[in-house]
Amino acid sequence: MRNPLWSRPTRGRLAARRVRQGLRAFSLAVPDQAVPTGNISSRVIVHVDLDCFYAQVEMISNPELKNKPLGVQQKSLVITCNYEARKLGVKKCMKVRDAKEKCPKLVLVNGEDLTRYREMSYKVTELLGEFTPLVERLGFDENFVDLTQIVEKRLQQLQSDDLSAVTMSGHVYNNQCIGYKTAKCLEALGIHTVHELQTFSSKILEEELGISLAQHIKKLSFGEDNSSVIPSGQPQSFSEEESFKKCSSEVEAKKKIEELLALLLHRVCQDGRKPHTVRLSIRRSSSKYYNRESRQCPIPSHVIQKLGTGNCDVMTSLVNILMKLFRNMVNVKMPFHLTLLSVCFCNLKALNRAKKGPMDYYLTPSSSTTSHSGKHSFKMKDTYVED
DNA sequence: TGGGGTTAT
DNA sequence: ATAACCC
Repeated sequence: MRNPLWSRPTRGRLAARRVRQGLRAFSLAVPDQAVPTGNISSRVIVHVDLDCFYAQVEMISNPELKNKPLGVQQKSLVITCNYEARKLGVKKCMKVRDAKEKCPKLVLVNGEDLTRYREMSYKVTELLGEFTPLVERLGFDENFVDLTQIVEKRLQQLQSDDLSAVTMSGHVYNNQCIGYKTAKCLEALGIHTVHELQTFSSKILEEELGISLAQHIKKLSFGEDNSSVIPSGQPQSFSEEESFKKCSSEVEAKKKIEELLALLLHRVCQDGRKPHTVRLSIRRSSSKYYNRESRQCPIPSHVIQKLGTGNCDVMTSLVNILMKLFRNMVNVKMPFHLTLLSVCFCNLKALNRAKKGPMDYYLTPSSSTTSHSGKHSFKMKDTYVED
């Protein structure tokens, strides 16, 4: 009972997602690898995954939509929808036609402008940030929150009282109980520890669980390591993109690029930092599946300096740069057919102070993220649970 | 499929 | 600097 770990029931896909992201998650107790250092041997990671986020945002801004089947539309797709619509058979990423057919009463709102979604998304992250700085974003609608220190603190407070009075909510993992669904399947195979899973025959595992799940949990068993929730902080890039049926002339492309750029400049103004790199991405109609090409280059320093000033020359300079990138990718002397254009600002840097002085120490962005580890910076290799 | 975003190479 | 992969 010493080191309980709390979590809501784990859904395998979440751990899987983190593994795919290279974040190296663990969902099983690992008695074999427990590190007997410190007084905590497990971590508490909560995965906050907002359902039909865009639809929720729309219903908040227009409550009349709440009781109607609602879909958020981008081009010819219903990218997400509320529960009402889901009940009536509408699915994510459904063609508008099919959705209308399934659900004639479906109300559609255009969700191609992500501004409000982005703002709400960061509000959610900020809210979670009030509990701990260890909040990691994944897309607009997911956050991973490391509550280990908070839980530990709480347990210490309770220890002096009566620990038996503590109500455990959700699943409790420790060395004695692996309450995990997959773990139960594994138990039947005689696999009780991660080590046993690691050394278990892949072939037999695949036969028993199916190749997909088998390979998946085999990977989990190696855990790779125990990297922590990495605070996302400010975004590292801004981009605006638009897809379309056809763009086949340079003039047309230029016009679209100008539109995207204008939106981007506005956003960069608000952020305060300055991008040092621009990137242009395209998708050609010939590309069968997900396929983009991009060209990027540094932004000239004189352009960077004028970036927040509302100077029109900035726009002109950047368009010229982007068109060079464009011609670098597309042979404009030959016929071409594009279905997407995207402009991205990245390599964001804080503003340079004109003069160096004693205050610069405080004004320079520092990588102070390690301070959160504090006294708990020892490795916590044991268990990783999430939801 | 949209309109984004980060990480790996 | 570009591709690959995430939602």
